[in-house]
Amino acid sequence: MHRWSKLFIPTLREAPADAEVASHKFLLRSGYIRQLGAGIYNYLPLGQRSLNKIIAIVREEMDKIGQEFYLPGILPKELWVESGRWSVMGENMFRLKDRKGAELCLGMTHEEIVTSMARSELRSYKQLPQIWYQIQTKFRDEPRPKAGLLRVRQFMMKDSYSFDINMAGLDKSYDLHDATYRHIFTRCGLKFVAVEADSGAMGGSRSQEFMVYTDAGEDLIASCPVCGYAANLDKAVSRLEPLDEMVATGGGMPELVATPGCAAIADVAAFFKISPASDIKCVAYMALKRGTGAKKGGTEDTWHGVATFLRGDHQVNEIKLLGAIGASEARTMQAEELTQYMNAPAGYLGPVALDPEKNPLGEGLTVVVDKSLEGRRNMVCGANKLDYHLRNVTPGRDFDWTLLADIRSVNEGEACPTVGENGVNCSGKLVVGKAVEVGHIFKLGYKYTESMGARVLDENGKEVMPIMGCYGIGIERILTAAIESSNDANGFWLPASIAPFTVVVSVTNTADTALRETGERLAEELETEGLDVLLDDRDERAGVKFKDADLVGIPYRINVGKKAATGQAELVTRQTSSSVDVALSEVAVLVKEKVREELLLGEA
RNA sequence: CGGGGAGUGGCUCAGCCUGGUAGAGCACCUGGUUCGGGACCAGGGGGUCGGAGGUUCAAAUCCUCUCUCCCCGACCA
Repeated sequence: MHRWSKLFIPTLREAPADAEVASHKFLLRSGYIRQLGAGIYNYLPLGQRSLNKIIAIVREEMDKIGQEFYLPGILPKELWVESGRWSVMGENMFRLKDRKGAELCLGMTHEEIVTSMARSELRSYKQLPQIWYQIQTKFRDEPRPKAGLLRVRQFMMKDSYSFDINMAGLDKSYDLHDATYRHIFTRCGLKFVAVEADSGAMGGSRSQEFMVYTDAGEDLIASCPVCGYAANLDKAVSRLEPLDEMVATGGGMPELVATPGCAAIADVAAFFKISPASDIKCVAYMALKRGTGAKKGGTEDTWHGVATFLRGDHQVNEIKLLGAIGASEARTMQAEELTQYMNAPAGYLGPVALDPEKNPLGEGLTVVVDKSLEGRRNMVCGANKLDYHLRNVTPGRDFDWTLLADIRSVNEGEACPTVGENGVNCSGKLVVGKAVEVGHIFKLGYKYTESMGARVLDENGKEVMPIMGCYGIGIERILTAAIESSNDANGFWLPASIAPFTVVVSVTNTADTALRETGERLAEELETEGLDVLLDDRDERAGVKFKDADLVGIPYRINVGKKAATGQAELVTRQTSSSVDVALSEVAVLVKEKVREELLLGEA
């Protein structure tokens, strides 16, 4: 039996000033964690117990579909050079040298490692499929760690990797993970949504994120309340309503108009008395193209000018932009660069008379036009001349581009993009909300098996590349998300499945021997029933024990106090702060019943 | 990396502008009184004021450099 008096649970009355988000404050105040450096934390006994419970659930579910490995956290450079990611990962990768000067890195993900294992061990289609997983510490030198355990530089991840003989096999492995993740998050008591996601640096064709809505989250999700469509804002699309075009003036061809001082979209719209939707906005970027890696004859990283054009009321989504042009980084142009590439000042940039590069990221200017401009007519845009705009501008007729692509973020209130099987548009309007990512599954494809040369023989004896998937779960993020979604002024409550203890027995006055013994007996009884029980046997006033109990995330509390004289105790449910008097003899059974109900809900 | 803020006992902060004996509350230790929602009284311990250099008779305070942490923007579990 665990006694509060013996455990190290350093609760704080006040949160350190550094903490801003709820989970960060409460993790510190409840004695779950302590900070060691930016994005580096000590996990204290209570935090560790909770994380261990999460890990146990993850392991139990993953064992149903895969096999557990434990791969090293310190990795040789060579494998990463082979895949090309030694350079791609950039500064996010912790790098070090050994005593011989050989270069190593700390593992931030393990595709290279499992692929190296696969290529040396897998020989035949008969060995496929394989699903390999591990639960292990990852290291990522985040540019900006933040919000307690939400974004850190060292964290635990369940990562798994699937190898299949063909796409149908990958589909199956992917679906297995999809289903397994849903079980895991449900058992952890999370209310989550699965959304379409961008594949990012991982590469690959399809991916889905598992998100928990919370204002502390860093991701934006667009979702439709009608049909259930949900996607990361970096991926989400919408159906735009048709617009009334402006009536052409004069001969209907582009006309130069003096617009002194009208640099902002709002100014231009007001000047022409038009909606911002009829203005063409320009955002000019410098985009970074990474070298393709030493193995492929390696080139230097290079910067390229990219001009993007979209509706005045739309925002560029840089993730979409990077994906469209095949760049890995982008920043907006400086004034000198605007002069160099467009010979115009900010506020008056326009697409007319530019000379678009044929291929993205060539020597000249890459011009990317958002799809929403396709088919539009008689718009207003900058004239690439200070204090002048053009009107009657029609995309395609008056200017050309390198690339026409979806590069904008959808706005809340736009129409849901879903089209039913009967061809009818969904009637829903998109809503945008913040969320934290707790899991991510990818169809990787052949990226690693190809670059690293993994081959097996198929049933015809022909050499083929296995196809891969990769799948991650952030262990600490499950805890963080749970706290974010279940807290109040006094603390937080966790689902019984992941709480450090299921129930705390608070003896209101330990100086009273009879009371203390009653508490001891009750705690033993609860333990006999298989519950994880913590006995608060500290020589503290009742108020202190109640405050602490409310703070630390334990879902049930039993007060052993005055009423013990009449054979009763109080059972307090933390989530609702509701309390019922229960006969001492029935407490254990009742708590067990409540926990079982809760767990069954988790299974459903 | 760019922009903003902060480093003073374990925690929250005051003191800095205007240089002159380092403070408060909470926490901790001892004794006593208390004992169902973070008790009270008395006594006590604990800080080279992030670090280095400089100005000065004298620096927490002024100047320079530096380190660390937090927040806002580009990455991801």
